[in-house]
Amino acid sequence: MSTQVNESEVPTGSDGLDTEARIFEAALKVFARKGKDGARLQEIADEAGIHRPLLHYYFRTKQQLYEAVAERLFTEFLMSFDAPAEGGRFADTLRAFIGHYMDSVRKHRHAAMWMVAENMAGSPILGEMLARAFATEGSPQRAMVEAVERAVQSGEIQPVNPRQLMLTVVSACVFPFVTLPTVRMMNPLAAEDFDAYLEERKAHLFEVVYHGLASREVSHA
Amino acid sequence: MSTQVNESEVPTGSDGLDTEARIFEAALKVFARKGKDGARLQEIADEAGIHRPLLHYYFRTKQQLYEAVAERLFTEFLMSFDAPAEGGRFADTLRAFIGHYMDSVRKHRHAAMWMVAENMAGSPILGEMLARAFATEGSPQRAMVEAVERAVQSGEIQPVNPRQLMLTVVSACVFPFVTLPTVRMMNPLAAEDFDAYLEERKAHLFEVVYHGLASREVSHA
DNA sequence: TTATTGTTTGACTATGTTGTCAAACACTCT
DNA sequence: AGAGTGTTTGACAACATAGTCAAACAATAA
Repeated sequence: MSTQVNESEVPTGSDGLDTEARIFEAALKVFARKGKDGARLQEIADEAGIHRPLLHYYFRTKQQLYEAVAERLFTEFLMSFDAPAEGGRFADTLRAFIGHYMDSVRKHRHAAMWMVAENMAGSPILGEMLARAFATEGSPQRAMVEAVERAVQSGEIQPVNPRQLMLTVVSACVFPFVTLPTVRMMNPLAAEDFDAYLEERKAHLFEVVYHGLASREVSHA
Repeated sequence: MSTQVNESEVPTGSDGLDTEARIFEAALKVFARKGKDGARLQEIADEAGIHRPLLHYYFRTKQQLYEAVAERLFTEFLMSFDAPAEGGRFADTLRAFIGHYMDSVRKHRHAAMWMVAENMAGSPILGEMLARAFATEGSPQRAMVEAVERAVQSGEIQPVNPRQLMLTVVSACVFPFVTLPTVRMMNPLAAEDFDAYLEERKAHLFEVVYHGLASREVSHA
């Protein structure tokens, strides 16, 4: 599909990607933002900086483009749960998970947005993908759920429903990216220095979830 | 617009609402699910169980219907923060807020979905509405933020960034509704008995946020 | 009953969106 | 240069969606 090669390797567009990749990246963004039905091929073409018929040249139909995009977004969604499984204290595992997961959602925020859009639209394709992933690899949150269960066993943490805990942490990590404009409006730091804001958020989330709000003595191990 | 009255009061449709209200309710759902661009007037008409031209008869254009719907959804979004401000311990205030807010999001889940869709689509109307609401009434989370500050002052809870805390709680309450199909798939209880699941979730969220995971002695006041 | 008012319906038009195509273009190889 | 290959472009066709309209309908009041 692309044998053409010039001196500088790839027929690089304005942002260092070949046409097909630029279309794909643009489609990622637009489908995530607007959902399948809300996305317009013209909008994707504009985002990619190409003429609309090129979309058809590379991906034939909107449906096929969408399927290709959805496949990758779902993979990114699954991969974001692959936290580095620490063996030591659960405190470290949790801190690492929050840090890693939030970075992952930031990097692949379109995957998060797409998941949300699919859920809201109630499309069946998501259910199938989830079922398939479940069948082959089990719950993507398996590793963390098991870590929670071990930590309860060892007595490091209070008994807690691992699924509820995971949902709480995932929600707290993902939701701010999904509602970024509102967050930026509500919190000045998020608008001025987003990196700093994210680090603050990671620290906050760990503190609240692990230690809770209630006043404690010097129980910091 | 509707002076017509028969013996049984309202020309009630299949679900006890007059035509205009049924269109409005249907539009609420479809716009929330699919976003403004993703929504089709035919889909709204089907959801309302009426013929499409009636949409135009009552609301003239898609734009006008959308604006009417958006206004109400935004109001519902704002109102959901009006928690009963307890005067006593912050523990009670927090528990009440979580309970009240989660019920509110459940009842007005389309408002939550619409907020998310608007944020993701990056539409400017939301920014204007937020700015307007800010200017007239201040941040909708003001009451809770102040309660957090008082609790920190009184020493009941650890120092914490109130805005981060609010975002964490709101995320943990809203996100499950926005990703309901996935939640139902991941947690059997959510699929079987949603009421029970919600109560479990309220209790979990309060426990984790207030007391945290780390093992504690018998510090339950 | 008939006139009046508001509502509903089906047919229609205008516009937007997707998908197709052949011609133009760029690049490589001989 | 000219043939061959893959890419890009503009014009077009087919279909979907929004919006209009006049006629049919239902209810009420005179």
